[in-house]
Amino acid sequence: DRDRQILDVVRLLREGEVVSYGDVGHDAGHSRQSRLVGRLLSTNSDPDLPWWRVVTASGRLVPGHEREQAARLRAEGVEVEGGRVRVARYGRFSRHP
DNA sequence: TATCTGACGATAG
DNA sequence: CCTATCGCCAGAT
Repeated sequence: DRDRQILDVVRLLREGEVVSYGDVGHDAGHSRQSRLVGRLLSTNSDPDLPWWRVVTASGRLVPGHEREQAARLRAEGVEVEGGRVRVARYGRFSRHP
């Protein structure tokens, strides 16, 4: 269903890849569902789901999870500064598409 | 059915 | 760059 499609898109994100909630919704075939994407991630219980690779459209980290998220992203080569993603290796925030 | 809420997004100032 | 607003849409109450 819809929820599964969205979570599957998140599962496909690879190391160093950072995209926005809106991107995930778009790629899953649900263009205006950024809020749904956020809700699914917030309630998700799968420990293997790479939720830290999803940020806001402006590169802001997830409210309330900045520390944890920044640590996970830096561990895979993503540059985080001032609570936002500067440069990712792949995806929406990469400087080398 | 009516309202409120929120891991959102775009835009104006 | 930041805040204020407004649009959006599914869930919860």
